[in-house]
Amino acid sequence: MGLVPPELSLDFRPNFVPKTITNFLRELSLIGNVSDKVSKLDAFVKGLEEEMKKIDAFKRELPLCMLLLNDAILVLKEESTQCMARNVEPVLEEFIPLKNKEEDNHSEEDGSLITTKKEEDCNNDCNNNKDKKNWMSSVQLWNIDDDYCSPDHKLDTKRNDEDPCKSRGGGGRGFMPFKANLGFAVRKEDKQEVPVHGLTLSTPGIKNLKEESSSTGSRSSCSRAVTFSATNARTSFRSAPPVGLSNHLQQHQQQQSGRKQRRCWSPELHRRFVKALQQLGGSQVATPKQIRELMQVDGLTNDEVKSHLQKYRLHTRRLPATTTTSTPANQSGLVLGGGHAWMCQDQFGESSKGSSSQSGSPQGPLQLATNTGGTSTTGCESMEDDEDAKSECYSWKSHDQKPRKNNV
DNA sequence: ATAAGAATAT
DNA sequence: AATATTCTTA
Repeated sequence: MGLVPPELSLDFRPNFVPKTITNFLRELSLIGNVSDKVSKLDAFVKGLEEEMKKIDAFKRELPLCMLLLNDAILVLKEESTQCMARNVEPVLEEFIPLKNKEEDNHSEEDGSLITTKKEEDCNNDCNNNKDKKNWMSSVQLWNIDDDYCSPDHKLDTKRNDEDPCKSRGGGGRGFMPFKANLGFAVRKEDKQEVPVHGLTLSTPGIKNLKEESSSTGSRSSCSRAVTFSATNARTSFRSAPPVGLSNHLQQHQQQQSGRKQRRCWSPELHRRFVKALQQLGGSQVATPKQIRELMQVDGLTNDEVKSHLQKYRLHTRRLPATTTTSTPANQSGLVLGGGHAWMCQDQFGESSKGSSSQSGSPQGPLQLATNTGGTSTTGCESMEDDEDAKSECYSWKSHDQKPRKNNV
């Protein structure tokens, strides 16, 4: 019979396969989409592999078939791989570079390690450490800031604090907001008194700082310290412009010594005190808290005022009895506890609300500085320096005695 | 819980 | 003598 189409002829079988593969490849080349190509290739390969399994049992009888199939599979697989490679490569190019940029030097290592590294992170450092450091530093920044700076800068006592704050301030910027919030939170209402921190105090010297081991602290001193610090803090906060490190230091000292540093009532302070008394209607009616608020002295505590008031009353009480005469004179006379505007007025004159007798002394408030030598309102700082020598605390004695002398 | 006043301690 | 601290009371 006639010719058998080559495709049907057993003899042509071998050719048939290659041809099909060729066609297949041709078709494949027309497909633009790489993933499609690959999937088709894979499908074809799968088919071949299936075929291979089928004839596996006959591999002895059909060695060439096996060979051809195997060959075809390999070739197509190869093709598939290349296809994928072509497709992937560009991506890799983009991806790798990025990676490099981030990771600088260690490209490969990191890549392979990544998975494991995360687990090990805790122990390992490099990157981790860096991060930690950064984080820590930032934390420190605001933390420290808070501790040292925020409480109060100027502080009645010294200005040493500035340096530390400065340096920190720059770095800690980022956290400032937080800090600010804190500050506000703490201050609450924050009356707008304008304290004269400078005035504050003359600090006599600190005696020896015993080591009262606050830790032991079961005793009274401990509770004391706590109380005080609380009060102190309150006070300092109330006054807007800061007091400062000094408070911190004071607290610290306190803790160590167990006893609060003595407040020296400088003449200026006392003057303020008296002034406040007058405004409040006299020593007998004025309360420590009121007085303190009127005085507007940064860092001054209720207890301190209370104590001073107690003394003041003691002294003024006596006088009235002996010095009956003087009393009536004052406008505030009676009020001032026995009318003893006593020395206060004489010495510091500007006693009350000002307008009255003051004419002569324009110095009024400014005197603060004058007393100690110098600086006006800011005084405290300068005072400090001078104070060692100058700091004379207010002398009740003199007042007490003078009146008597006069009387006698 | 706080403040004032009196007593007492340092 | 001058302040600080404690105790009591309101």
